[in-house]
Amino acid sequence: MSITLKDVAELAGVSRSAVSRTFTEGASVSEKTRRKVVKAADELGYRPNALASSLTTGRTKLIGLVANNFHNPYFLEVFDLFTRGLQDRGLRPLLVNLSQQTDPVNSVNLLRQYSVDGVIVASSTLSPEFARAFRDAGVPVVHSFGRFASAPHVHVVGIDNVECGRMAARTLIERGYRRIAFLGGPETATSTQDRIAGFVQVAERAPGVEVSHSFASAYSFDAGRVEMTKLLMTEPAEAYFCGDDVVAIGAQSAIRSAGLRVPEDIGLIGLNDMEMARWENIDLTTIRQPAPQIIDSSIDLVAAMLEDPRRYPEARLFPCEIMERGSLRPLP
Amino acid sequence: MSITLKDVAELAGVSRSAVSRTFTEGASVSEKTRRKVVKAADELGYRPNALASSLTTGRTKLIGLVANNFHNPYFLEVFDLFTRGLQDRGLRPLLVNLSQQTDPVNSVNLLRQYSVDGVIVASSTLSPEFARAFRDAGVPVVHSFGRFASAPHVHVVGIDNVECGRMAARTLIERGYRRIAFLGGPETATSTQDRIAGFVQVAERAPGVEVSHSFASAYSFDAGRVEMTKLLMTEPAEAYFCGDDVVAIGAQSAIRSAGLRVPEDIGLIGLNDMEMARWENIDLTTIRQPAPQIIDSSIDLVAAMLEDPRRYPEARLFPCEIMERGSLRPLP
DNA sequence: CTGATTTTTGCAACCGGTTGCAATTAAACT
DNA sequence: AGTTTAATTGCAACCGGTTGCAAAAATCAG
Repeated sequence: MSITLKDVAELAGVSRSAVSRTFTEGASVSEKTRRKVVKAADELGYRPNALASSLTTGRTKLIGLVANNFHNPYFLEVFDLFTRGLQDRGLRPLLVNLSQQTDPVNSVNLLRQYSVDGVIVASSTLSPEFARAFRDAGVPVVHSFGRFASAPHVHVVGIDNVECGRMAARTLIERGYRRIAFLGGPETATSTQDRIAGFVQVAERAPGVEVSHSFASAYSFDAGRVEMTKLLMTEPAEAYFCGDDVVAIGAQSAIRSAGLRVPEDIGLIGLNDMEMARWENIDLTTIRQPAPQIIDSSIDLVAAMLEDPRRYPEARLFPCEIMERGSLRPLP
Repeated sequence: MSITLKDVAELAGVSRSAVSRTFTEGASVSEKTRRKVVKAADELGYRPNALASSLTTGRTKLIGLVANNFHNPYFLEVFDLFTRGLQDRGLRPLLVNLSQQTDPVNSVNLLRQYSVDGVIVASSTLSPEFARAFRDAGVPVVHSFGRFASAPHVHVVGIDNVECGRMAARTLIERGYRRIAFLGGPETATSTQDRIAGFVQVAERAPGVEVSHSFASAYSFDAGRVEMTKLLMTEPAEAYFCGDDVVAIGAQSAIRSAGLRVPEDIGLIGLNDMEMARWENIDLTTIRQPAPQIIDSSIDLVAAMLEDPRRYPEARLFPCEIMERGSLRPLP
């Protein structure tokens, strides 16, 4: 059915090994036979079967890309960067959507069956256990957007969420807000836990500052909107640090529906700096998470593990910065 | 390194064939040996290597998912549906991001090398040639969101874009708009061409209706915003049928920035019915494209082609419906 | 031109499975 | 119990490649 080594070998009048060697980097073939082989291969439209060769070489160049957040537009940007980055390095993303199930075992088995060379877990809402399950199965794994740990069990690439929390608190306080609050993402997400820790830490030390918090049930517009609507029923804070941009946009929508204005009545600051934050009708002040660097670094790391699977687990954190837009009142 | 058939066979005290058979549906194995094998396999944590078996069976259960639109949040919803749908049927999506390159040949070769069982091209902005390249390479292919053709060269699943154009025109005219316009997506996209055709067809036949058109450079917020900003410089139409929802949202933003109101000053109707259209601060009237059905049907079709690759190419179109929200004035 | 070296080549075994076929075993029938 | 028939099993070849090894060819030295 499809063209194989043998076909090319016969047409070129050489052994199958010779053909194999012309298509393997750094194998010993004379210029003469190489030319014969290439000619025959072109003629037949031969493409080496990557999966067959993976059997002997043990490399598939497949990378499992595991994600569970298909309702946050930010992750479309993330997918774009991941897929392009992997492709640029000759790797292929095998996508696993975890939205429904929570059991790591299934996906570990699945990806093992396909002998992926490595796995990237791209989510801040999956527990660290998840990435560990891959490590325990002997699969190189990187947890992108994961939780920092001083002695990590797996490679983690992301941001310092505690520091982001602090940064948000300082930003709000600097602008003269006194009653401030954290409107987090899902309470179980490590990112939420870390962000609130940093936020509260700074807020509590600031004289005259009152801090409170609540959680949206997901990193989503609807969840942010629902939670903010609830908050508006009683005495809302003067400004909110939101779990992420999409939660902030939901909150913004709720505030406007209530006939209030951002930032005049209530200030908002998000986190991520997704494309939509720049949309002129949203114009969200936010903490920029350097996704391109995080993703590049994740891919580099997983690629490095292909060379040295016993590589010591490492946490790579990238600095964030405030993107000043229109959802907070200006510095006094 | 990893557990193989042989290991299990030895531990269970049977032949390798016996082990293989216990793990293949419908093979002849006695209950007794099956139990022995399962026990040994569990003990060792054996997982059959999907790629090795693909070598003899010719089936990888890999499906190439080819897309080029990673800047339209609608496609996150599409990816969610595709990945879940494929997973539910035991198929795995191998994602190809075409954002940068336009040459089909590369991706065809790439996916051929991985012996994907089939390919789904999910894009309305890729030319039909693209899907054809797969067909010509003997790879089962379905073009989702592709252009309808009465004698299609490949399977196409989507909507009748011409009819959507008509539907949009009728909707605007019914509501008393007289100067109406099409603000399309990229002019080269077949979806754009078809939508404008239907739109103009109806508009030109309606007495007293003036129709005009222009194109956004992409299906994106920015492109929609830029184009609408340009339109506002001169005399804008009373209502616009936008290339898709994200273009409409960009247009909406431009209109509001200009100090005008939707729908009081300018009416908008989109297409897709993405989640954001329901967001309360967007509240876009739009033509709903039944993505779940389109995607389900696409997957069914590609799965059916695995059984019968010579299946006659088919075009499956799904009906769209108007989702009445707040961006058009009500029926008189 | 001969012998020593280096490079190229093909053979054959292997990667981890599947499967046709013949042999063996179990079940069904007289 | 003796046949006939059906179900199970293992052997061995194969899927499409890769690779160690020894033989063959090419290159280099003298």
